[in-house]
Amino acid sequence: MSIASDLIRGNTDMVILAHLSKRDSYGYEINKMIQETSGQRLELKEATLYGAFRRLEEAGCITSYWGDETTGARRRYYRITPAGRAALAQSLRDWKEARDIIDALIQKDTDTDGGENHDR
Amino acid sequence: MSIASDLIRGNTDMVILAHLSKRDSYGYEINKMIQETSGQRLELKEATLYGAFRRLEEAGCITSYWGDETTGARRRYYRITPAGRAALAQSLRDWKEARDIIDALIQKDTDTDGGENHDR
DNA sequence: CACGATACATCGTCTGTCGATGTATCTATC
DNA sequence: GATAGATACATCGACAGACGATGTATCGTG
Repeated sequence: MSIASDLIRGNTDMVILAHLSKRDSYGYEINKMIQETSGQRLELKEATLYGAFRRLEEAGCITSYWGDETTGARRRYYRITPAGRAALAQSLRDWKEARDIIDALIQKDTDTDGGENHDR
Repeated sequence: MSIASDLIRGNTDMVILAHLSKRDSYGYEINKMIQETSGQRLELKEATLYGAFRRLEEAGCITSYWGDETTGARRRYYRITPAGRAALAQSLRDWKEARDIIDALIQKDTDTDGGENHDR
């Protein structure tokens, strides 16, 4: 967990929704996916993850149902709702705006580093 | 203040340090600079700002001194310390890493947004 | 049978942000 | 000379998100 949690804070919900926008999934799998995609540099703690699920479900962004596994531990699957997709779209816009503003704020004052750009 | 504060959370200190790495400054001016650079889209509240100053000073990242204004309201100036510059450099690395990880996490699931819905 | 991995869940604590509130000085307008 | 707005600093309590600790239960392997 080399990444400070506060840098992710506020983006947890977006990351989860982004994953669910592809397919239904469950907590443990989502967490593994995050770890893998981040090259083991980011790991959401379980308390964080399940707290986010509760929030998102209360907000009507996701619904949940129990999987029908006949073997292994039971799984609670989550499915994104239309409201969730709308929230995700808005979150993506907000994130990109915030990201660019922060980049602008640090770039304005930081030229000691060579100042390479990252624009995609 | 269209930008959610939680998206900036954890980056406040970095933004302040980045500004101070250029020259000594004081609270009000830093806040104005942030508003201007962000195109009025981001405004740190005063409670947030002065809380950050207290944190940074306690951590040895900045020192403060009263300006010698003979006119107008008094100003408390802040100066970045060597430790502050080191913290800034680390914060910049952390931010860029976190930024790219988040981008990777949302891109993986949103790039081919054709709208199909996998039902497991 | 012990142990690690899988899988879900909650509680209390910590930390950062903000609304509300307060102080004081300078400038402009009436 | 009264009033208002901008400048400038500061604190308090409330709130929300992240996390460490802890707990449950099942499965595969040695």
